[in-house]
Amino acid sequence: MQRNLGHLLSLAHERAERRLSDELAAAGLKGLAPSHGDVLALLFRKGEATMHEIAAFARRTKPTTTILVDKLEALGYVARKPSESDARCTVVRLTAEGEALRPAFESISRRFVRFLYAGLSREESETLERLLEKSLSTPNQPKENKP
Amino acid sequence: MQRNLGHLLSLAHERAERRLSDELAAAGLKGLAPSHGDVLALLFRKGEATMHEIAAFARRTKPTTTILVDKLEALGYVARKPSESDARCTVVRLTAEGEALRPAFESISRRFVRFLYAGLSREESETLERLLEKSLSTPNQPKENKP
DNA sequence: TGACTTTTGTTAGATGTCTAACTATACTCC
DNA sequence: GGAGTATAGTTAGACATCTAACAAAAGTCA
Repeated sequence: MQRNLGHLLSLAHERAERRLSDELAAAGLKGLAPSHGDVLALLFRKGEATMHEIAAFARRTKPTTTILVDKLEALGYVARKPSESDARCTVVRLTAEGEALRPAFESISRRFVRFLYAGLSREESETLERLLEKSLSTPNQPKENKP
Repeated sequence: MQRNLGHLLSLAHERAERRLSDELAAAGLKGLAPSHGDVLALLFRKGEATMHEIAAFARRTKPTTTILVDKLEALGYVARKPSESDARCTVVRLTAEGEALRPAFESISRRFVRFLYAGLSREESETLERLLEKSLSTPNQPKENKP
């Protein structure tokens, strides 16, 4: 609708997503989207997690998370099991095949970070992050209808 | 996969998209996505445009553009007609109902810009834009596979 | 203890998006 | 002028995502 900041954010976001998709495909993980990468990233860090935790970490809704995990399970990278302490919860963990992805993932992660910060000095990177955070932390003022 | 810049860009982009969707819904345009807004924005500016021009402006693929215009046409806001100078081209123009959306759109656009820049000083806004542009203009260095 | 509410996860259906493949028209160049 | 190529748009099929509605278990509290 308007160019400039909104436009730049769209472009930057799309550039990052495309890069990550390309990296995943190049690593032989064709068919996995960045959001699947988020799920795996949490499991690499924590070993296992509930659907709820995964949804919060990946910032997706519960139904979307169900479908993301369905796919990873169908591919053999993760497995579901009922929680022992709370029968409502499903615990998702990495399988051996999933664990085997770890080195490829760490490589992708490093290259992605290098890609994102390429062309920016250390100081510029920090400034960019600080301003984005400041913009994000601005309360969404009520959108009164004053046409 | 990694927090920080990639994460911040995702958050900022999602925040902007959600705001725009909310604004469209609040203006009675429930069911229209930001990408439909891009199509209309071009038509408000140029009066009419080919599918190809719309796709380039909205940064969507041709099939996606077909579907976006299908919906706007079904809603009565735009109309297709074959080009007189090139039989391959389809020209899309605003209908009277579409033209009637202009004031609401300009209002949404103004509020959206105010929303995006809220919390940032003039200088901070310019710095943020400059750094995003710099990051975007960095050539995508070849992604060699060095695990 | 038992009714109400909250939390967790799934199913159902819709939508915006993409790639691949197709049709039709226009351009190129021998 | 006709064969080959390029361009414009659509159709078909897949997928990530969302909201709404649901089922099941846990928590709350009188």
